[in-house]
Amino acid sequence: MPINRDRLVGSALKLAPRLLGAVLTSEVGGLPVSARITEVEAYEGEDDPASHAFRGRTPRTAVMFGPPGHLYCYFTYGMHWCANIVCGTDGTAAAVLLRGGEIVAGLDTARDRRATARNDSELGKGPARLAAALGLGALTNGVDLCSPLSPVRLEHLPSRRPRGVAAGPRIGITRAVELPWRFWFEGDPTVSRPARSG
DNA sequence: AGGACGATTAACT
DNA sequence: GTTAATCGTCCTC
Repeated sequence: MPINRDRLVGSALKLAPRLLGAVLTSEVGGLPVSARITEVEAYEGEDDPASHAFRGRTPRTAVMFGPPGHLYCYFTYGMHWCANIVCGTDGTAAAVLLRGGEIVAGLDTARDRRATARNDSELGKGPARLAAALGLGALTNGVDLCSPLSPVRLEHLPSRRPRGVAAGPRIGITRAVELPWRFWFEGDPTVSRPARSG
């Protein structure tokens, strides 16, 4: 059973660390794959200069402005897809980028989709890698994560903020670069990068 | 209509 | 550590 939608409503900054340890299950293409989320980033919307929603609603960002509990998938660098969980109330843009995950079911399918991975820790290590392992992309943009009928569902959201969580600046952005809005399980091999040294 | 740039990754030296 | 790959989106003429 997917989790209740009410548990995904609020600011991305508050939700992001609580998503660590949650399990996302995909059945795209009839092939089930599940990932335990190990790394995330918060994007707050129109007040966050680093957010896709900063310049307002566009066709691309429409899902971010829609109801919470849905998947926002976007295409970047001409070749990669990444996935977010929308958490703002309808009309408010806020979302949590999924940056890392441990594949806990459907390993054979994930290995097929991520043929360049040298070990299982790399299957979902990084936002585009995780999306690829789960089969997320154009066809899953906007899907409801809280419906039992959905091809992608969020399960097992921990009821309390987990232990062993580190925080630091978000990766790959050029604005609001210092805000410590990335959260990850310290020492987990499926996290894309360790904390910035220095 | 044109162009710069990206919430990245893999393959190099 | 550096750089090519590759194209949709959005800003600026």
